[in-house]
Amino acid sequence: MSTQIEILEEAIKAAIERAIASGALSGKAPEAIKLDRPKDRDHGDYASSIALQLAKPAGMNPRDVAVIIAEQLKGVSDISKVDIAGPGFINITLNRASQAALVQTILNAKSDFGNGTALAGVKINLEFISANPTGPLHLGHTRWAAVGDSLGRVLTAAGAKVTREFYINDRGNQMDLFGQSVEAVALGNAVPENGYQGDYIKDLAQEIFVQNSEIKNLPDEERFIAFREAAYKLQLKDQQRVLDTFNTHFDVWFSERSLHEQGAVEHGMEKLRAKGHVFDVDGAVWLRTTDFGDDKDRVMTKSDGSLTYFASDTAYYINKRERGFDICIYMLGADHHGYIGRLKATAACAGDDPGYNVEVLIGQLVKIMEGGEEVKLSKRAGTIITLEELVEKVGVDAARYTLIRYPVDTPMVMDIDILKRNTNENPVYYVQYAHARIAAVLRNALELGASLNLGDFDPSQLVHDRENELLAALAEFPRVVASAAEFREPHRIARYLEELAGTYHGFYNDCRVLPMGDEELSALHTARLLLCTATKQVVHNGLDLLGVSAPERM
RNA sequence: GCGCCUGUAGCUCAGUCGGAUAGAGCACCCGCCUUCUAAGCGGGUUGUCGCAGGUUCGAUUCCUGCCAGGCGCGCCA
Repeated sequence: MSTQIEILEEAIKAAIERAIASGALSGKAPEAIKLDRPKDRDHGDYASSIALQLAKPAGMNPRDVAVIIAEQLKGVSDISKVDIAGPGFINITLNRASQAALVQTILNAKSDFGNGTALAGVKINLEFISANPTGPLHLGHTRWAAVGDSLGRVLTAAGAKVTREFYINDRGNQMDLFGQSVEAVALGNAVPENGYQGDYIKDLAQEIFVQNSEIKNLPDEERFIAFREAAYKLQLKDQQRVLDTFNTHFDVWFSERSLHEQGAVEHGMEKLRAKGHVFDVDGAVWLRTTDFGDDKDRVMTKSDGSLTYFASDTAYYINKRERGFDICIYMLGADHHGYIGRLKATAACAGDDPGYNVEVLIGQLVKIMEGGEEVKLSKRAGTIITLEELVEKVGVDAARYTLIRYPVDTPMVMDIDILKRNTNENPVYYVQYAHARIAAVLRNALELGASLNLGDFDPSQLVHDRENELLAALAEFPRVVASAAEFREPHRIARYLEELAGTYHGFYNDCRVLPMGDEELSALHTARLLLCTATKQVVHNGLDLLGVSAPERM
């Protein structure tokens, strides 16, 4: 499905090619033309600065280039007017009726409107959150829970085959410490130094007793392992439950242990050794990641024979690639940015293209404000805010929307008090309100016996400036989804929805949709109703990409 | 010391494949519900786009240096 914008872009490209062929213009036609939406509506529906870019290589005045291109665009059916402005901008005004045909496109495509094919056939592994199963998910995980899940939806909309994966760090000292802590609390002993504190440890201990009252009679070593494993199971289940309520779902919960149990670590090391990047020093096994830009080489097997976390990482990466993923996306916290170099280098050591096969997205930290003060988070002091608490305070929609609304590479502040308000300070309501408002209009229309049949749609009815604006905004949606996918930035969807909602509210205020009083239902009413229906569909599709609900009533 | 991220209106932040007068919300002022959801709309006020150079017809956007803030640099996990 070509959108109207793509058709226009093609038309301009063809116009340039014709001008070159006829000798009016010299130089080369660019690969692709990008149209902009001018801020000022007097500058038409779309604008291009292509003439300014072509002027120099052609050795011509940009305005003259613009005139030549504009001349070539005259025959294009969808265009009603071409103006040249300023230093050589080409401003295009569309034929309104053909623009209004977009309503039909949207209503036929329904939930598919906005989907593209840019990533068709690409298999993407999207790893996010990836926590120890040693405690509840907290604020540090929430940003990725929302953004990662949304990115998964956006990439899918761009045609990718996405697998969302949660890497369970269920191996190593932290697990043992966790097991010891639960065991100690259960038996009334002191928690080990640096052990896990908090009420949830007590709750786990109690739960374990309920499940297995005989556990305390086991021999020491067996008992510790029994506690550790039981607590692991319960805690993981709790994380899964909370993520479920947060509308974040994973396709694969991947256990770090399973890599070791299945020999994947040895397999990965052999593979890297075969590629010639593994070496041994002082009884330790190293990967020469400095061959590919890392700042130091990394140890995989320590001199005491035990394996590092990095060994798991390399094995996990190789495992992903062997499962057929083209692109492995890692979504990490700012405190892990040092991993970028070694992950990329690992891919290069494995013979992959680190520029394509591995992507690392770094999310900056989230601060939280409540009562006008920053809430200090400290695990030690037990003042962590869990994902579950956040949702209890502000609800899933507000939490998700706010977290997704900002690019992840800026640190963000969540103000709990604002998120509880139903005002414009809280944009999720602004967008949802537009959806609910349209739903109300459509309910009323049905009561009036209006037909919402596409066959009755007359695009030539929609000539009001507000209608024109709304149509232009709707036409943007596929481009927004495509760019959100391309740049891995779901926040673009949220920002777009805020604009679209604003445009709709403006339309609503100036354009009466339903007949007043005894008025007959006219072709204009019907056209506007269908425009509303199309807008509702796009708002709905956008909110779906964020994992935020689109309410029928508010 | 080295590396990653950030610095845009009083506040919270968008924006930039280099382009026309730099945007939104909040805050402040003024209007709009005897007919579709006023959680809305319209209007007004608000800027050395951190600083200094460079590339360019054109830089808030790209490059270099500096300043300020956040985060990180293990044979830890």
